Amino acid sequence: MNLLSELKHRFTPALSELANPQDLPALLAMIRPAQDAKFGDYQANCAMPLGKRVGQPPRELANQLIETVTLDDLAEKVEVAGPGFINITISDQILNQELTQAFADLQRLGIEASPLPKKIIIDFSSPNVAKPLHVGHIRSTAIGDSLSRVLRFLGHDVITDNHLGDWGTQFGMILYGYKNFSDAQAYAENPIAELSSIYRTVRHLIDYHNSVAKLPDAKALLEKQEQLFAEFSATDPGEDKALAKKLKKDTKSIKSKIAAQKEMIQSLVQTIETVESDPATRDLANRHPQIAQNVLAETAQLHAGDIENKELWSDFMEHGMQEIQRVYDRLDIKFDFVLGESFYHEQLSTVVDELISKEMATESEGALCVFLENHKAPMIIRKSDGAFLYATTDLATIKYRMSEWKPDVILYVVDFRQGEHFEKLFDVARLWGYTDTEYQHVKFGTVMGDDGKPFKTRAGDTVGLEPLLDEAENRALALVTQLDEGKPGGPEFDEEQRKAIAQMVGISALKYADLSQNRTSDYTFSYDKMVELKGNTATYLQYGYARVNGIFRKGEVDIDDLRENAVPFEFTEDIERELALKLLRFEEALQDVISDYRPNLLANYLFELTQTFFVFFEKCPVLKTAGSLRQSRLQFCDLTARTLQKGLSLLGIGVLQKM
RNA sequence: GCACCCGUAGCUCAACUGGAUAGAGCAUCGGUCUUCGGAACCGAGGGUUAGGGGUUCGAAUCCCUUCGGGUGUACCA
Repeated sequence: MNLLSELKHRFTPALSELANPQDLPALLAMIRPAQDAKFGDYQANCAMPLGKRVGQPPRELANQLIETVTLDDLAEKVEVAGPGFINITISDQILNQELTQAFADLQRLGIEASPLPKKIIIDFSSPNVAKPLHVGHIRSTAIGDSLSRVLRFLGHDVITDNHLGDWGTQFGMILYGYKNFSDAQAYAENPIAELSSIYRTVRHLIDYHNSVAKLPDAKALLEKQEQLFAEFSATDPGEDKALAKKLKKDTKSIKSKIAAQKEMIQSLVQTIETVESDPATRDLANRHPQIAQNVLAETAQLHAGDIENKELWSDFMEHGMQEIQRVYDRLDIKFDFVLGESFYHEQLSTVVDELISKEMATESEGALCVFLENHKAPMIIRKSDGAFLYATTDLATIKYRMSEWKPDVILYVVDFRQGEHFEKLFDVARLWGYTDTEYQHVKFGTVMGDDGKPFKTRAGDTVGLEPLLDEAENRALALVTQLDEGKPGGPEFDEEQRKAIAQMVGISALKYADLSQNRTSDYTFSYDKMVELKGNTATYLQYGYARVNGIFRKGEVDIDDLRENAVPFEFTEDIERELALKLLRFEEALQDVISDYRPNLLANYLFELTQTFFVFFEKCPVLKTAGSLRQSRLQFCDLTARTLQKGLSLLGIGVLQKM
């Protein structure tokens, strides 16, 4: 039994009589966990708005409600407080009953699977095969994976799909680079390193030529802006207040534009200098002036089915996928399907034809567009040169998923900057006739560095994901080693064990740092905080788990025995009751996670659970007590450990017996 | 220009989507300890929730406005 939903259930008849059916969900939502323990365990706040509607003092109405609603068997105290809050304290007997049930349920901890399972597709991670995974991928990957685990645990039919970038311009870049300046021997020896080096080189050359082309215009624009600024500064508004205000605003605006323009010019100059300062690269740049167009041509040839390019592509794909798979293995991430852009390639023209025949798509400025009510710019589904875009692929993907899986929900775990793209995509999908599916852009913010700007290496490149994992593990290893050597009884682990622990601790820390944050905000990345031993970190939670095991080890507790001989839980100290209530709230936390696709709510819950456990641990000796109290406390320990383990596993994080 | 997002303690973040006295963790200062493994626990200081106005029993949350920051904006993904 879920206490919260049971309470809502109890209130439903009484509330239905007082309010319109359409208001019922909102009123029921006002029954929630108490914000403060002194207000009891749960509170119902519906009397206040209802009193107003019915024309009755809220307190009076609240009293009337608690008369009508049957709570005697659940609550030991129901009070009306303040303007009309109904505060409910659950009876110890019910807590005990629920706890006992959770304790007895080894698989699900008393949590029932949803009676109305939905079919949910989660589209996440989606790296580009031609490029190494970078720091941004950790967010989509960790969040998407965690959501899939939670939804599955709650009984939903989840399909995870990794929509790889495996067909775009990036492959044209490698194709061109490979044909024109690859080192055959280097490729034979270490294809992945060579491919990534080729990609970087081509990227640099294209950026270089772009920058050279753009620089004069950029400078001219800056000059214009500075001229404008000078004009504004020289203008005297006199007595005209409106003019003065406008002038002030314009001056400010032009100032910020000048700053931005200067920054842009500086970055152009830097790009140019980077290439020109190295004679070899400079020479390469001079020999490939048309590189951008040529890359597009290679891409087009690949799409057109050119045999050589297709063979090279397959070869590159194999190596690129190996690289990506290695990272997924380290992160313990799996997908049900890996259907990338290339999978949909042959379906694109059909999609476009369909949209034309449905008269949704029209031609404008040579491009084929779908114009939408709420958007100025159309969604372009075919470029004027005839090529398709990722919007086209996304539409084909929706069509495929509909025919193949008929999902109730599709989640896209993607960077918030693509918000507008998804708004358009969902609009088009609905216009297209796919109206019975819920589409969600599960958006997340940017990973920032200490400087408040997107996280980059000192050289200004994006940070690769794999070096990040290495660093996390290395730092964890240093800490594990240091702490192990400082142990009172001497070191406990050999080198091998330390490494295994560091691996778990390091990767967990990285994932948790991300998952514990509200996904919609940008988050500031810090190695130091990530592997911090204390505070709200994966390590702290894992430590809590390890401490429970310490008790079992020290007491030579036979777990099977413990579970078979369950006794009623005893609440001799306040903290025991608090821990009981916290343990029973696991399901509420999971429901919160899926209601808005926010794993941080689970992370918060687990952190609070661990804190509560540590207080219990301080206040309530376990092994030093005897009889039923000892058994009860051991049960608390075991249930806490299992809840932690389950909860962490739903975040994609493992636990350790010793650390 | 237009659209969207954000601004909470020195720092990093919460706040169950309108509920009661805005909470954690770092950092700082002070305490617990011959420990069930101190990677722990307890306590203190620290806030006009960017500013102003409004809506109502009640606002960090909703509306308006000013300021500050970010992102996107017709053929990249």
